[in-house]
Amino acid sequence: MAELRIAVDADQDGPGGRLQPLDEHGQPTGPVERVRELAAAMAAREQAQRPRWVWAATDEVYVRLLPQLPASRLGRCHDVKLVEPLLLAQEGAYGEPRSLGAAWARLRGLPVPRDLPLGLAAAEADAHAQDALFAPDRSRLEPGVDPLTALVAVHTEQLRRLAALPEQDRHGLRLLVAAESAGGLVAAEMAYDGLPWSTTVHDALLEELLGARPTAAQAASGARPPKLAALGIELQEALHARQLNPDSPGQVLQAFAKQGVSLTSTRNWMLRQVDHPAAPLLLRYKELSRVYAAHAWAWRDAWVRGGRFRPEYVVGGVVSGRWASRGGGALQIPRILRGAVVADPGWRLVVADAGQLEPRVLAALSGDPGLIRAGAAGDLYAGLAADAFGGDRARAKLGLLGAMYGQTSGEVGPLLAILRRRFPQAMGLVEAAARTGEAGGTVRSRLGRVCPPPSAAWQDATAAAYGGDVDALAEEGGGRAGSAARSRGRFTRNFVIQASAADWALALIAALRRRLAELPPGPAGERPRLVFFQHDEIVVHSPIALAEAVAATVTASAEEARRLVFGDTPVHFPMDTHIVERYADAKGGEPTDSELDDEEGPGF
DNA sequence: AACTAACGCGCC
DNA sequence: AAAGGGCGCGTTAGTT
Repeated sequence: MAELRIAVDADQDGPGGRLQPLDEHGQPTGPVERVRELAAAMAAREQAQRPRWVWAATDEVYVRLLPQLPASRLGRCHDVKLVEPLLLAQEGAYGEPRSLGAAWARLRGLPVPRDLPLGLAAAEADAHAQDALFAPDRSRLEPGVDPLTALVAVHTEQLRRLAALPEQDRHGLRLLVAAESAGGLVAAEMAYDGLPWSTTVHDALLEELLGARPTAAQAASGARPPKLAALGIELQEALHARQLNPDSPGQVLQAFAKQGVSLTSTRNWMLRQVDHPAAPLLLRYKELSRVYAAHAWAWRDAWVRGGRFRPEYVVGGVVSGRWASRGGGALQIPRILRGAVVADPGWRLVVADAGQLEPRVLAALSGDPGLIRAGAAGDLYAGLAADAFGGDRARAKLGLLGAMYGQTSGEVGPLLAILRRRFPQAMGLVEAAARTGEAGGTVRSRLGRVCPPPSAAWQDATAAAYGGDVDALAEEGGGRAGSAARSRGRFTRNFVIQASAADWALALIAALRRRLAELPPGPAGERPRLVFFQHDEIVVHSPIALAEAVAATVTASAEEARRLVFGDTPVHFPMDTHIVERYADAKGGEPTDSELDDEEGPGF
């Protein structure tokens, strides 16, 4: 069955807009239709036709529609602004502007408008747009260009470019395009729905950790919360330094030196090795000091409203395909505060993370039989240890992480030699990626996301060195050039894994979003909502009655993602799933195997 | 005073 | 000699 697509142009002012039906090649199949209530018109067509909605940018169009849509929302979309950089990278272009206006300008041979900064909040972006030479709106179209005309033309061209890709890349890219667009929907919805955040529990945690909140006047004069101040005094006593400012690394180093402890920095990993009573005090001080500065009362005043934490998620914000976020440090909520993420009364949190995702991705990518066997029983690192490290799980994990990140120093070196001997296909894959990067090349994720090429500065630094012998340069080249070559090797080495893991995670949330929408709503029409996504972990806020079904849906979605991204791999990506009232109660345990679930192609 | 770069540390 | 990937955000040190 040919897929119905509908292009959407929302009026800049007011609730109306225009719709145009398209065929699977993006060609119009009917006239442009003007509607007075865009959201209502789209909701009706969603019910009747289940089209793929085509628009300039989800973070522009869908964000405005969301408050007016029914709870069932919309199913699928094609986001021109998210797709454009994926295609540009296929064509060897990187860092080009990605807006509809930019794509239109390239198509027509016109001057290409710069992008607005990625992930800019709507109000801020509109302020920027006012100043810009080119465009009065966020699509960056020149005045006088019909947005719907440009959208239809650019969309058709994107489909043509997809179809023109080499056959071996086409399938993966089509999947990536669909998944990236679905990610846009999820990101907009997560920002709109918000993460349930209990001010009461947050307060209790802060009280316990820091004591009472300083008054505005106290805070202005630099006063710290009572428990932090008390810890500072303890630290002064432990170091016999009355005037010590614990926030000053220089003073702390001096004080330790006077106690006969010679440190080169106050980094946490260094302090953990120090045998002095002041070291644990300082570590605790720094931990609490960070909570106070980054995630305490001031943070909450800025980011929590109506019992919801509402950050902004930036799809495609990381070159590997991971999401970035803006505002409130959404992807860095300290574990110590996760108790404040509390389900509403009558609701639960379904918390699931993909245990040991990256080594499993390496196993699937490389097809290495030893690594596949190591992960088959559950704990991959334990399997690896039993197989090759005399049962020493810690060393097995250290070695494999070192292989994936490009670490060579310390005790990792000998571990790599063991891994090379026992898992030659897996090690061969990451080392080939490193060599490609060192030589200035690019690498691809499983679905075909391409890493950025090296910068001009990198090429200048490395081109002349060692007479162009990149292998020798990376192996033994000193100075900036050798260091730059090795650094890029570590980046491309990690990219193939991190970006392929991001492919899988994106397919996971796309499948999960669709499957959650297919669940029957609760008795009062309540719907489970995906409220958090952090690289390899998701949280669904669900009515209690649906929580078990949601947990099963997560498992099925992980299995769907496995099949879509890795085909017939024997590797599984088990989700560790918990139904809890508080995020903090979802303790990580041993991974369990997902159930098999057969079905047809991607529905997102 | 306002800005920038480097650093450290939170998360994965 | 140096020798661990990706981010966001707050602080500090240095600059203008």
